[in-house]
Amino acid sequence: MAVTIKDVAKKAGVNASTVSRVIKDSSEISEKTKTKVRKAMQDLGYSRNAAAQILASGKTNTIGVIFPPVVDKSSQPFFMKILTSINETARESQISVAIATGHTQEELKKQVSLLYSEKRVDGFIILYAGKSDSVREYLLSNGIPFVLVGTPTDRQNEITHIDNDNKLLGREAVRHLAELNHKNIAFVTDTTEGEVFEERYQGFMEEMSRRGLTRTFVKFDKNFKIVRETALVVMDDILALKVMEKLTEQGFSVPDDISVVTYNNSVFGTIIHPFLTTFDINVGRLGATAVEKFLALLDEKTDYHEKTVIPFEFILRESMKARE
Amino acid sequence: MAVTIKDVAKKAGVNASTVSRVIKDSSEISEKTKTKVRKAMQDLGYSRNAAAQILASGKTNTIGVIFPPVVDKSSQPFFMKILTSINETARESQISVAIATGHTQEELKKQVSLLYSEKRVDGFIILYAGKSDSVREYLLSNGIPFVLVGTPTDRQNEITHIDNDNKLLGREAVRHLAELNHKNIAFVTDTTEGEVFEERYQGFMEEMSRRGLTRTFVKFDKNFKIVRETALVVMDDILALKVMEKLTEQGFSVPDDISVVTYNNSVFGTIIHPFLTTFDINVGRLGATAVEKFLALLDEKTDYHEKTVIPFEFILRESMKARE
DNA sequence: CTGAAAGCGCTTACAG
DNA sequence: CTGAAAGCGCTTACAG
Repeated sequence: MAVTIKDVAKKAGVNASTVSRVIKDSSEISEKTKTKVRKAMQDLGYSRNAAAQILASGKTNTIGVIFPPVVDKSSQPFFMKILTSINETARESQISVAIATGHTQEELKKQVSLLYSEKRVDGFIILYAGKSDSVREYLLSNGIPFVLVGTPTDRQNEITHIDNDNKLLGREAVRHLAELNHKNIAFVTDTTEGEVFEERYQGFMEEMSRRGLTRTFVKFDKNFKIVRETALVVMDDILALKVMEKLTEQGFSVPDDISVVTYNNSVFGTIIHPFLTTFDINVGRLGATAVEKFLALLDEKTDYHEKTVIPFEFILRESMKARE
Repeated sequence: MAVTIKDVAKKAGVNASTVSRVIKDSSEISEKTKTKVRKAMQDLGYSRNAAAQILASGKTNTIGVIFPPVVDKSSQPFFMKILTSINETARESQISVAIATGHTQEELKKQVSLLYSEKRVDGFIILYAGKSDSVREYLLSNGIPFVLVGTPTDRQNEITHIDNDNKLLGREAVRHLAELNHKNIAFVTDTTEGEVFEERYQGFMEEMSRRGLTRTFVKFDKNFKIVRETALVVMDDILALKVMEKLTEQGFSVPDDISVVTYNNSVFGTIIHPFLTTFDINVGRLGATAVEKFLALLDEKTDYHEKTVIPFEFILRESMKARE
């Protein structure tokens, strides 16, 4: 039925092993033979059989992508965006993508170990960091290759990871506001967990004190209230929408009374006015780089683990304004 | 290195073919032998080799999931949600998931045909409908098995598909509003394309005229304006947020002056107040059923193509109110 | 530069 | 109910 390497070999008048070598473009084969074989593949409409190739070579050419073990978290646009970018980058190198999802770390771990033990994947890209994660520990202790998108705080030196510079992101928000003459700025968050918060907040603090400005920390909840601030740095776009709602209720206008700068540049930033001034964290590059680094890791079989910092971009929109 | 069927066979004192039969729980094998073999598998920590199994059996036990050929569309929470549900349902039947993404129909088609010709998947689940789609036509004309989530208007009888009853969704929105004494209702949309719009609108129209109410159709744009309406049925949650912004600008209050009912029950419905009264379209069941129907299709090898209608749920929140 | 052969780890008629 | 054998479609030392 399906045409195989043998059919091609016969048609081209060579041995199957030669066809196999042409497929991987081996430098051992003469150009003349390559041309001949390629023509035969064309004529016959040959496609390789992935399973046979995997079985014979021991390489799956597939990456497992691990989503965070929380349902609503993974419905954020970030995850679909990065999955798309991972898939597209992988495809360029003839690599497929498998996915691992689950509601708990245990469930995830089980799925991850199955994917690997059944030899469906060569390794993984983890799409979340978090203080401690049993999936990550599992991979680490079993010597299974993986890279991580985010910053695994307690394991930075042992895990190849890709992230934005969240501290710089914190500083930059301050810089932009300070240059517009804001002196009284609060950092607003609804969670104090995770390295993303920690780093952005730390950057915020450093830059504020470097400039001698008055800083406040505000945890967002029902009692959210602004006192003397003229600008807010908000942890993410969704939270920014909620913050702005509260501000409006309290009679403040954004950006006339209060400027808001936020992070992630998701779709939430451009639904209602004022559109959000935000930082684009370049999810596309985050995903593409994760794939590249993973492939390099596989190749080199080394224990060398670097961090790659993906640049961000400031997106100036309506929620920020200079203070007279 | 990895333990194989042979190792298990030796340990259990049987032939490899027997182990293979135990793995698929063949009824030919005696319980006694099964127990013995299973113990050996346990002791040795056996995992099947997916590639070998695929190669020998000709079945990949993998479903390809096809995302719509538009970037921003696929970043909607719907897609990640349904992917998760598909993956989880598939896993219960030992099925894996591969994904196909692309920016254009051509790109998608290429990827889809590659997945199939390399025998990486047994078939596909398409996550979008649309008037005409070359990917769908490609699968159809090549006899490649697939099911579709949505309603392929011009091919309903030839494609197994899973959808909500969008017409009923249109009628139900009217019913809820009418029962709260609203008589003047508009249907608001930002697109007039797609069967989702068409059906919801048709249901809206039918129920309105059945009740003898005054209906309006409003295309949402910069000039969006309400005249005598007391209630709006809005195509989706995101649009509802934009609509409410405009209403606020024009001095209307939701729900005191105007009630809003919308669709999809995405995260967008509970970010800012008033939280949206909306219909949950049950994405989890949509995905799970797609998997089930696909598997049935594979088994039966029939040309019988049914539609499965997934029930929805009314989510009463703050944007709707009775009219005195 | 190319061929012949063994092998990857399963499944599945065929026999008994 | 179980075994022996062929075969799935590739890859890769080994030889020449």
